[in-house]
Amino acid sequence: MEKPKNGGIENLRMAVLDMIQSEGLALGDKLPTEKAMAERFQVSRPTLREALKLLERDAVIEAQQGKGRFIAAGAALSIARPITKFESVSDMVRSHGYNAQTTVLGFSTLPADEEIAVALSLETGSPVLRVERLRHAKGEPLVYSVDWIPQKLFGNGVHGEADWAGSIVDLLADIDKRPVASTATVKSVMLPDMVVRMHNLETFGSALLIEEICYSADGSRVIFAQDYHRGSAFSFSFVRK
Amino acid sequence: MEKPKNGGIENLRMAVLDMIQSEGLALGDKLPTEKAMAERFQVSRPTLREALKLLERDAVIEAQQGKGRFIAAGAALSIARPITKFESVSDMVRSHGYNAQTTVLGFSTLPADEEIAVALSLETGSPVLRVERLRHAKGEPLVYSVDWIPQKLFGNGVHGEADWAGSIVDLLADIDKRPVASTATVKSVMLPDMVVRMHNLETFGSALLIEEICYSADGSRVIFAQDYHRGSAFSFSFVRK
DNA sequence: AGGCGCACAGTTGTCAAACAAGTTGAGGTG
DNA sequence: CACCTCAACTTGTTTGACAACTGTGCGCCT
Repeated sequence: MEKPKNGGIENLRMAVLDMIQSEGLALGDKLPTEKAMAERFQVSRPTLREALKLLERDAVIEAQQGKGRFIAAGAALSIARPITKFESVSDMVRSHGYNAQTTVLGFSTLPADEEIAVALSLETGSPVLRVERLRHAKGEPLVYSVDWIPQKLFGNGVHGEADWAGSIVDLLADIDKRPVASTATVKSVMLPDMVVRMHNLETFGSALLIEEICYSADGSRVIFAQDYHRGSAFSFSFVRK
Repeated sequence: MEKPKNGGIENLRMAVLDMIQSEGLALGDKLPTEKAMAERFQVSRPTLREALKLLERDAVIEAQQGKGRFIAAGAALSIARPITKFESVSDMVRSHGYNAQTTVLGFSTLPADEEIAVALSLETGSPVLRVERLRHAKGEPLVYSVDWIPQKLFGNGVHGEADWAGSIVDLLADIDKRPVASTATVKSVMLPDMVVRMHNLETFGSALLIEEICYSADGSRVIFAQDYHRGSAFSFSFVRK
């Protein structure tokens, strides 16, 4: 008998997904009725419906009034990590099956130009940290990334020589500014010529560029990131509805 | 006094978005209480909460028990068309500001190979239609796409020489198989050499490849599509949370 | 016998009222 | 002035009910 344990619609949503998977329900199959599921998960129907509505939006299930709820197209894909789920680049690389290392190519403090200032909602010229890094595995480059972080986040604290080779997400978590969401754009580009020449990345090929502005729980913008994913190494999945 | 008019959580969700926009609420601002909004939109609290939960998932709003609901990071971006919203390539190109024409490069019926059969849930060797097209504007190529469609969808009907230069979505809508959702993967690639040579696409550059399996309302798979978007011409946005 | 219509049970969609849990601020008390 | 208490407010959840829609099976009429 499954139970969501702690409160929260999100756990309930997971519980339903688990049920779908463990019962081996396939596309078109009928789910138990709302009443049955509410009893099974020990919640009320309105609460259950909030969770089901989320699954509906992910195209995992589909409701037909008077008939029931049925497994829809997105069910198979919902197990994989969709691009719409926020996670650090480190986690993303790992989830693609790579055991990657990080090399810090550059680190500096400089005044924000127009683009960066707008993205981070700062005054043009405000000091920002710029971290340029490369993730690679077995000698092959995987992700070239540039991160900008407002310097004021570290205030008077000694950000000095933190381990920029580690996860920036963890660093920000330490000062209570862990990013939890982002607005992102994706496009296909070639790695900039200068970058290729300076860091010997001739083999990189076409890149999937994800530019994102990361927000912490309090709503402040904490990172502007440009991540160039090696085209031949990464693909991302999602549901469209 | 706004009203969702017809039933449906989706309209309610839109109504809340409209309210946010029309009242000019910005990041961090507090929304009216659930009670107030329920009265305003003439729905019950449980119903309203289903809509609010969807906005929460899109990172448009954020709930804090005991305090209220607040505008979150995704609000600004929720107005633009996210990549997660299903739409035809024609609509997508138009929404990027291009007035594009479509050229049919190839059209044939052939047996499904392994990959296509799996994607469309058919027997290997089943007859499928293959449509190869190029969208272009002002002489510049924008999207090179290949679509596979199970031939049995057109049954005994005369699919003969339909206007494949138009929207395939519309064609399928005519036979009650309009695609309404898809599962997609995105990656960055170079256009295949053969395609470049055969259709003079040397200027295409790196491409954003979206592969998607489209589903109709009844859950059947109706299209397997490979759309190569010219990297310099397209970018897509979305919210990660 | 066959076909038609209708009542009925089952399911999702919606609602109203209430309580539980967390937050905030005002007012009283030491 | 500092601290505590409590009431008011807000979101989270539950209960019970009714409305709208779908499919089925039974009885009735032809």
